[in-house]
Amino acid sequence: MSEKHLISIIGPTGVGKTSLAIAISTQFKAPIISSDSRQFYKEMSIGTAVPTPKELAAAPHHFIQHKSIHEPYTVGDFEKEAMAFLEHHYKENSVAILVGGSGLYTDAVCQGLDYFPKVPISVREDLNTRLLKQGLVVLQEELKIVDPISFKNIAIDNPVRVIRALEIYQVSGQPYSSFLNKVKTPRPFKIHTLGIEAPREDLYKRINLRVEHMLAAGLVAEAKLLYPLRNLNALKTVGYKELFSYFNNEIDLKTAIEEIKKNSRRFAKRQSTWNRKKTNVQWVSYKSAFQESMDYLNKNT
RNA sequence: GGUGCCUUAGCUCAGUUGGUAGAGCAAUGGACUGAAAAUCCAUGUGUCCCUGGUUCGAUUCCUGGAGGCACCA
Repeated sequence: MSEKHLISIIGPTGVGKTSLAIAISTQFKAPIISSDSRQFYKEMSIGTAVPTPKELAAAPHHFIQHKSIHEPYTVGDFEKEAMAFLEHHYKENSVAILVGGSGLYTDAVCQGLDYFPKVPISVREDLNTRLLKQGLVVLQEELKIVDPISFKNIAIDNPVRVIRALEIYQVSGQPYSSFLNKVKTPRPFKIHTLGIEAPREDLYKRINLRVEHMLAAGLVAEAKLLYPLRNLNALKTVGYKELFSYFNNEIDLKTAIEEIKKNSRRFAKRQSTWNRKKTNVQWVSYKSAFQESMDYLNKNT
């Protein structure tokens, strides 16, 4: 069998990754793997901008709404499942497409993650309780003793990172830092990354418009149904958390909608920051994304 | 028409007893190895409404003007 190819499409939310992926999928008869950390969940669809039924019918999609928000699901799980899928797919085929807005998840497939032991939920819960009761400084001091390398290297003001490093030490007895940067087995496929970018002003207009579409499609009703589950991690999501505040009478609906737009813009900005540092990306303008990417692919595959 | 108050960062406003100014929000830049649509870090030069005057020096005090708000006619 010939060389294997993975076409990875990156770009901020609302820039048009889905339609480009479908166009390429049609051309190469290749399946689409979603690397979007919120589109995995079957209980959420409007607020996560899952592809429409028409789009789903136009190309084979995978890892979309295949999990429940009740199941814990991590990047590591995703990496394993996606790699298993690709291994099977490449037995008979040579092209697959990876598309999604979650940079960490995309990188997990393209580069791979280091091995870390499983952490029972209770360990993290205990650390979160200690964070509330004792404060971040106590946890930082503890990390300084058990894992001075991480203490020096991680974002020490970020409680999520401090807790992550501590929980790994607690379950393994080894410092978090000792698991990092191991040699990874090379991916058995060639990766072509297509990056879509749009001028900030255009992107923000599209994002604002998309939020209006979501509202018209029934976002408030969807959020209302999920409100009782609001403490689940999967529901700490733009488009839902703001409406939960509205349901709690903390803000009015108009404010909630403005917050959704604002947080979507910020999210897009963070995605761009993540993508910008990448090398070996074929950057295409969102206006001509399709044509340019086809030219590029015809030359390179 | 009269009287009073207001006009300073994209927005809401503070402040300078006269020495060209700072908060919140917004915005921007960055980080990111199983919470990632999460989480965290950094970044504040703007005709201080316009005009003339007083002054070594005016965004600040005074004159005139423009715009806004409130009340009285």
